[in-house]
Formats: sequence, structure tokens, C-alpha cells
Amino acid sequence: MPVTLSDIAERLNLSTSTVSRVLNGQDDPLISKATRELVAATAKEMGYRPNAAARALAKGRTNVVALWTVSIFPVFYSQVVRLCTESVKSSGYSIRVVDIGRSGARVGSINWPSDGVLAFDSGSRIEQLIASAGHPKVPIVNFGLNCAHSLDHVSVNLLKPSTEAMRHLISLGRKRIAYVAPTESEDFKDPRCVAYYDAMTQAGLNAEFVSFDRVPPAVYRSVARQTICGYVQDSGVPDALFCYDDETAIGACRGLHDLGLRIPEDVAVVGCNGIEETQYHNPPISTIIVPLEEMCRRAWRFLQNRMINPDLPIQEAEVKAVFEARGS
Amino acid sequence: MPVTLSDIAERLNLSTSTVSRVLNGQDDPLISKATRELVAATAKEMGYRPNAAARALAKGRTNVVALWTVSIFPVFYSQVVRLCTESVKSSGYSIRVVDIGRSGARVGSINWPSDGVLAFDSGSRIEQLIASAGHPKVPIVNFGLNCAHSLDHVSVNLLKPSTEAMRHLISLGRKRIAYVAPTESEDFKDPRCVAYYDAMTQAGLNAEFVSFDRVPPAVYRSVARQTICGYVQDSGVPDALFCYDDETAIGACRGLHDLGLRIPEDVAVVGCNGIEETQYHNPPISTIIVPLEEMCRRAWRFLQNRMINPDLPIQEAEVKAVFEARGS
DNA sequence: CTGTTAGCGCGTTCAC
DNA sequence: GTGAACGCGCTAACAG
Repeated sequence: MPVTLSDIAERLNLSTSTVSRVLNGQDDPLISKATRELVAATAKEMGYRPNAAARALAKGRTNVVALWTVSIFPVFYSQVVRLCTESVKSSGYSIRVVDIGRSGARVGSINWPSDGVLAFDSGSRIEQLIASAGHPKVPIVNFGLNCAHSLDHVSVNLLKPSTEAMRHLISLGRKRIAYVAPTESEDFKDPRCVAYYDAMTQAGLNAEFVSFDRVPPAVYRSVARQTICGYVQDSGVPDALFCYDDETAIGACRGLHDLGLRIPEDVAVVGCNGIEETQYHNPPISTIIVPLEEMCRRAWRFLQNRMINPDLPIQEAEVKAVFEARGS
Repeated sequence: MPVTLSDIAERLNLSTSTVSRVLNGQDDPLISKATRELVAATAKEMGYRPNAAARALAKGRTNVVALWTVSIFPVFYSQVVRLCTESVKSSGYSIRVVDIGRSGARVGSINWPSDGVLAFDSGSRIEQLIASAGHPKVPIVNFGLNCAHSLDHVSVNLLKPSTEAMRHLISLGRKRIAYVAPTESEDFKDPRCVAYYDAMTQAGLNAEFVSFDRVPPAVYRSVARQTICGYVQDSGVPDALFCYDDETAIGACRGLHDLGLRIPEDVAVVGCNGIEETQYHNPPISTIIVPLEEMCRRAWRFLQNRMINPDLPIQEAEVKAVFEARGS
């Protein structure tokens, strides 16, 4: 039984509207200082807390922005959540994280109203959600590695840094370079894969694909680890591994260590995403660094623009990921 | 302008209640099959989506459980978020993650209604929030390393495994064992610290404290890293480090590597929490493993009990953390 | 089987 | 300065 406006109005023999006024418009001079202070005090004393749902209903505005993401884990996603939370909070909004999953049923949380949505990654999933769900017409901006281009979006292109990464490995004299990735429907469109394949072809080398099922985050690394072990035992030791993401790279490193192989002497490893952990390995893992902070900041800026002016022409931006060669 | 119940009622010349009925009670046989199907079809066609806020207001039930946490980062916290999300979802609820921060102002999100709350860690913060916020009397269960004992709670005691960890280090013949932790008000009550100090004293060894400011998660590791570097340069090389958490341990390892020191030959390192990453380091990092999954599961169970029966006597449980000696 | 009514907690006219 | 009345979108009790 939370205490409501009318609870405190009743106690004070006032009307709810009066109480509402002092609790909302702190600048409203239409109320006597006396009642203003009285109301404020008893509200506090009674432990009044506004019901945000009711307020949203009445105002048509929630002061909430939703963050739709296909996952909140592993750390790459958590970072996005953290960064968006920070941006959004500092503008006086609160954030609602909605884990929409990679596929399957709609989540209940998506039915809670918000003033706008930041949709991370997985453009196709977003479009599908918007279409099938007939989403209320709140502003949406899509951002991440994989965006729907029909919306406002902030994308990041991995093609160039992936090509650099491959160039780097090849320049090191590595010949057997394998591409390690979870199996996905979009494999052949993925810029990492494209860059890999093109680079290998151009260098006159044979492409080697190591793939594993896309399993839940909780076991992703260990599957990557096992996959590498199995692959090496079956097919011998590659000179280098170009990995789909840092999680895969880290799993792979562990697998190589299991087999007594050294990094980078025996096998060079390159990851992707640039999670902090890669710097803390020994040796540090070479990776493609996605400027997450900039990405989130710009997405939030786009969303703010759109919330202010719904008729804006479509907003698009691309942030630059960079390959960083490190010890591995 | 989302489409509402009355939009579709109007279109069909029905009353909103009829529409509401078919859209809610899918088992309700009080409606003719004809209208049932008609309504369902046009609802879908018009892209109807229920407004959860309005529904909550009318029903007095949200189908949401809130997860209050002092942080959603680093990965230890993200894991908790993930595990709770999974538990809660599989029971048909959706979850609302509320980052209440370690201190300071109340967050707006806390004003959104929920049917119950899972409060992770930081019992004092929770109690403060409940008190000062005059929280609506929804069920709350507190869980984590640091619980309020006045509520339902699932705690984990680190004293025993910490003692084991210390015993382990001492049995390895390490003499200079330092305790590395962020500075906190509760330092001397923290079971890790207590176990450390007692073990050192009992073994006739000198306690050495290495501490650093509690900085935001984004720079926590690098501060730990620098702290260790500075400490070693000033005070020489300890034989072992007993670290407050895995983040600290990982930062410390990196710092030691920076100085050309080897783990565990020169310095042994022990962490705490048991995040996955510790297994993927080379060598794997010894740590105290907190059974997060069990903890979250039991907390959710407690909350379900409480939601069903508010008059239940207070529920308490303690899960067991275990020290695992690994390569470091 | 379906419509009418009331009310969830709150913000907001429009009177007084 | 303050109160009465209405509506946000929806569910639930009660009629019919």
C-alpha cells in the first residue's frame, strides 16, 4: 500500500491537485509558502513516492529511455549498457534495459512505455520487432555493428580494421591463418569474414574456417576453447587465428595453452571488439577496438535530436574501429 | 500515438471491455468465437500493444520484479543481472534492473512499480533506501556478499574460504603476504580482511596493506595495476598478494608483469569472486568462487514465497563460497 | 455473450 | 491560492 497523493491530501484537508502542484512544479508561485512547506514536509514524513506508471499515463511522457539489446552479456554488451546508462542519466532520464534476445518471443518489458529507444546491434531483429510488434511511434535509433539503415543509426564498420588485421598477420609471415567464428546465418556478409576471405585470396593463401555453434554466453568461451583444441588435434597447428570476437580469441588462447602451444611464437591470435580484458592477458591480445563510448554518446545525441524534432531527416553516422597490434 | 483498446473497439463497434476480455483471458469461453477471432485479428492488424503502465495501474500488479544493484559492472555484477534475469523470466515475470549506485541520490527508476524486488549486495544501502524512500510495501529480498539481516536474505560468507586461501599461501612458504583492496569504510569488518589479518597474526607474520581509492569500474583495474607497480617499487616485492576481488587480482597480475615479475614463481596471487576470466589467464588465477547461480536462484525462490505469502517468517540462507587453488 | 460503470494514481484544465 | 472535474489506457464488477 504505497502512500498516494490523496492519502496526503486527505490528511491535510487539501485537494489532490494542490498536493500535486507542490510536488511537481517546484517553481509554481501560485501556492502559499505555508501550504507548500506543509505539504512537502508531510509528503516526506509519510514516505510518499510518486507512482511513475500513473504519472506517465497522465503526462504522456515517461522520462524513460529504453535500451533494447540482444544480450546483456558478455562484457562487450555490459559495457554498452553501462555507457548508455551514464549518458542517459546525465541528461536527466532514466534508462530501462530490455533484453530482447536474439530471436523468439517478444518480451513483456517492451510493453512498458518510454520516450525513446536506443536499439543496440542486430538491425534485422529490430526491424522485425518494429514491424511485427507495431511499435508505438516513439523515436528509435539503432546502433552497433549491425544496423538497420531505414532508421536513425550509428554504425561501426569492421571491414577496414579487419583488413588491416589480416595484412598484419600476413606481413608477419603467417601462412596458415584460420578464421574462427560461431556459425551464423549472416556469416558471408559479415565484414570480418569478407575481409578475411579477400585477404587470404589476394595473398594466394588457403582459407580455413573453424566454426562452432552459437551457444549461450555462459558457455561460449569454453566452447571456443574446446573447438580450437579439437581443430588443432585434427588438422594441425595453424600459424594464426583471426577470431570473430574477443571472447572467441580468449577461449582460443586458453585452448592453445592447453595444448602447450605458445602465443605468439607458435600461433598468433587476433580478436575483435577491444574489451578491456584483452589488455590484461599475457601477452596482451591484438584486437580491433570499437569506440564504444563515442558510439553510445552519438546514438544518444541522435535520439535526443529525434525526440525534440520528430520530422528530422534520417540521421546516420559511422564511427571508426581500429586494429591494434599487441603481443599476441 | 500507439493504438489503444478503444481504437480497436471503436473500429469494431464493440465496447472496450469486450476487446479487453479477448486480449487478456485467452481461456475465457464467455465470448463468441466469432468476435474473439475478429478482435484478435484486427488487434494484430492494427499493431495493438497493451500499455503496461496502464495495465499495472488497473490491475495493481505489474508482473515485473525489480533488481536493485549498486552497479551493473564489472562482470561479477553483470553475471548477477544475467542470472536473475534468467530465473525471473522463466517464471513468467519480466525484470527491471535498477542501478541504485553506491551512494547519493535516488534514481527515478525506483519509482516504477513492481511486484517485488531483488536487492543485490550492499545491505546498508538497501536499508537506507527503504527507510528514506518510504518504499511501497512490496516484498524485498536482499542477497549477496553484504546483506541486511532485517530482511529476507541470501548471504554468502567469505570468512571460511578466505581463511583457507590464506592457509594455502602460508603453506606454500610465502612470508610477505600483502592484502590488496580498495579503501572502504567497512574495511575492518570485511571478512576477507579479517581472515587475512587473523591468519597473518597467527602465523607470526607482518600484515601489509596495499590500498587504493575506490574508483569507477571503468578505471578500477588500471588503478589496481598502477597501485601494485608503485607499491612494489617503493616497498619491494611481496611473496604473495591476497586481493579483495578478481578485478584487483587481474590488475595486480598485469602490474607484476609490467615489472617483469613472474606468477607464481615470484609472487603468488589470489583473487575473490570466481569470475570466469580467472580461468582463462595464464596461469589461471586462484580465487574464491561464489556460487552465483545458486545464490540468485535461492533469492528468487525466497521472493516468490514472500509474494505468495507476505506473512511468512523471515527467510534466511547462506550459500557456500569455496577457495580454489589454481596456477597463480 | 456483451455493454455500462467505476476506479487505479496522477496531471491538468477551468472555475471559484 | 485552491478545489472540482475530467482523462490517460486499462481491468473488473455488475447488469442485462
